[in-house]
Amino acid sequence: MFVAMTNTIPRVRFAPSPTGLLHVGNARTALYNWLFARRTGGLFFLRIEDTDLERSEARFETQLIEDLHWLGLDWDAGPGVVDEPDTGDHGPYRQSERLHIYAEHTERLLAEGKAYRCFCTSEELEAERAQAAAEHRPQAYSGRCRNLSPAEIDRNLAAGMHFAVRLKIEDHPLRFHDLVRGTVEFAAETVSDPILVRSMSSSKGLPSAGVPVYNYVVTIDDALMGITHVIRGDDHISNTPKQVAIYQAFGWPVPEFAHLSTILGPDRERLSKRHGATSILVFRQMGYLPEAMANYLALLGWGAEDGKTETFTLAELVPIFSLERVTPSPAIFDFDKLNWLNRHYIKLADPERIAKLAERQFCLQKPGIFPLWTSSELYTSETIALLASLDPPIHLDIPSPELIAQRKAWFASLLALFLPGVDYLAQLPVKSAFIFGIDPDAAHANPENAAILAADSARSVLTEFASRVRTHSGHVTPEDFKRWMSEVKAATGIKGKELFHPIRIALTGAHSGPEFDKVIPLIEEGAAMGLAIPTIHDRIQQFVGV
RNA sequence: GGCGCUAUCGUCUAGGGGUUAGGACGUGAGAUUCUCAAUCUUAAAACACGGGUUCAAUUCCCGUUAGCGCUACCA
Repeated sequence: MFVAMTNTIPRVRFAPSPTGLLHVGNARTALYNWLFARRTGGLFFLRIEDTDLERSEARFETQLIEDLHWLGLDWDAGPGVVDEPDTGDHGPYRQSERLHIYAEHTERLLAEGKAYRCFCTSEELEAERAQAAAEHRPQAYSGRCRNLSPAEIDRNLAAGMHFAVRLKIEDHPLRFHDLVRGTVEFAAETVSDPILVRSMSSSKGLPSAGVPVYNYVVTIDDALMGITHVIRGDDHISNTPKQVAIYQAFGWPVPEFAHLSTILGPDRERLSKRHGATSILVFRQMGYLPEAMANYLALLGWGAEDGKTETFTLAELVPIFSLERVTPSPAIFDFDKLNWLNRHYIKLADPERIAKLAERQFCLQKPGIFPLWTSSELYTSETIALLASLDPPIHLDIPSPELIAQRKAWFASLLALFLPGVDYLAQLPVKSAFIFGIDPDAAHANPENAAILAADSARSVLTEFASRVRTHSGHVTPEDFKRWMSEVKAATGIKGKELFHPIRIALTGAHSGPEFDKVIPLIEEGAAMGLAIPTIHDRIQQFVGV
C-alpha cells in the first residue's frame, strides 16, 4: 500500500556518491529532479552518499557540485547550503555525518521485533543461493534466523558469532507506484529480508554499532527529509521493494517513484568511458556549452508535448517539463545530436563569451602563440606571473591597448571563419591550425595533394603565382590575390580547380578549406600584428623553394 | 537460472482503435562555391513477431523473441 502524499510541497533529491566524476546519466537524473522541483514549486535537496568511505573522495564532491552548477542547476538544501527557514532543518546532507541517526532507527526496529539478528555466514548464504538456482527458484534468503529463540540468540552471542541485522518483511506483495512505468509489483517470496546493518562481531555490543547498508540509509534519509518523489536511475528498480518494506516497517508514507531509463552507448551497452566522453567535466573541457548539454539531456528520454520543439533553455523547460512524459525505454546517447545542439547554441551565444572559451582552447593547444590578450582577465599580473613561472617559462611583452584591440578583432574574425564548422570548441585550434603555419613536406606527401601537384598545370600555376608573390612588397590583400589569380589564369589558360587547388595546397596545406578572401587577411594581418604566423610570402618560399 | 523493466524510421522521439504514422539528428540528392564547412531546398527511412478482443489494432490484452537492469553484509 502506498500512501498518497497530498497537500505537501513536493520534495526531491539528487543523491550521488562522490566516487568519481559526474557522468551524463547522473547529470540527467539531477536535471530531471531539478526540473520537477522548479516546475512544481517544490524543494530540491542535494545529498552526498558517502557511506562507502573507501571510494568516496572530497575532491569528487567538490567537482560534482561545480559540474551541477555549470549545468545551471541549484538546490534548496545540501552540503554547504544553509537551509532556508521554510525548508526546515533536514541536514546534515552527507551520509557520513548521519550515522547516529541510522543507529537510533536500528534500535527501534529491533525493539519492535521488526528486525532481527542474522547469524548466517556468507558460505551458508551462498549455499542457499546455489541451491535455489539449481532448483530454478528465486534466490531469496530463507529467513532461517527470523525465529531464533532468545536462548539461541544468547548462545550465539556468547559464542562470539558475527551477525548482521535484517528486516523481517511481511508476507504480501511489495508494490509501488512509478510515474514513468505505472504500478510495479514484486511477489513477497522473490524479495529477501534485506540486510540493514552489516555483519559485526558480537563483542562490538549493540547491533546498531555496525555499518548500515545503502538500501537502508537511503530510505531513512529520504523519509526524514520528507522526500515525496524519488527520481533516480532504473538500476534501482529492484532495490525499491526492499525500500518499500523499510518505509512500511517504520510506518512511513511511501513516496512516489520515477525510475529513469538507462543511457546506452551506440552498441546498446550501458554508456561507459569506452564510448568516449561520458563525464560532464570532459564535455565541458572539450568546449560543449552547458545549455547544449542540458538541452540534450532533457531530450534524452523526454519530449515536448507538441512533438516538434527541440531546443529549450532551462527556463523554457521548467514550465513544460513533466515526469509523465518521460519515456520508460532505454535511450542511446547520440553524439551527433549533441553536436548539433552545441553548434546551435554556439551560434546563439554572446560572441564575447565564446571568444573567451575559445581562447582557452587555443591557450591549451597553442601555448606558444596564445594568449592573444583578447580577454581582459588574462591581462593581469597574476596570469603574467603564472606564465613566467612555467617550465619552460613563457614571457610575453605586454602589448599596447591598440594592439590588444587589434588582436581581439583579429581573433573575432578567426572565430567568425571557423566557428560555423565546429562541433565543440576544442576543434577550433585543430581546424584553424593551417593559419599558424603548415608543414610543406607533409603537404607534398599527402596522397590527394600529390595527385593534384603532379599535374603539369599545377607546376605552371605555382610558378606563375610564386613569381608574383616574390616581386610583391608589403601585405598581400585579397585584391592582390584576386588580381594575381586572373593574371595566372590568363598566362597559363588554366582555371577552376586546376588553378585554385595547387595554390590552396601551397598556402594552407590542403586542397579544401575556407574562402581565400577570408583566409588571406587573417594570415597577413595576424603576421603584421606580430603573431607567429608565416605570411603568404613565407609560405610560397617554403613550399615552392627559392 | 530467478525477478524486473523495455520494444514506432539508423538514433532521439510525437501520436494513438479508423492518420498520407508527425518532428529532429544523421544519411542521400540539388542549389551555392576553386574546394571544404556552413546555409537553403529536397528525398529515402519505422509501428519486433504470434495470438486474442473488435466492424477495425501500430495503438488494448496475452504470449514469444530480443535488449537491458538487478540478482551482495557495493552504492
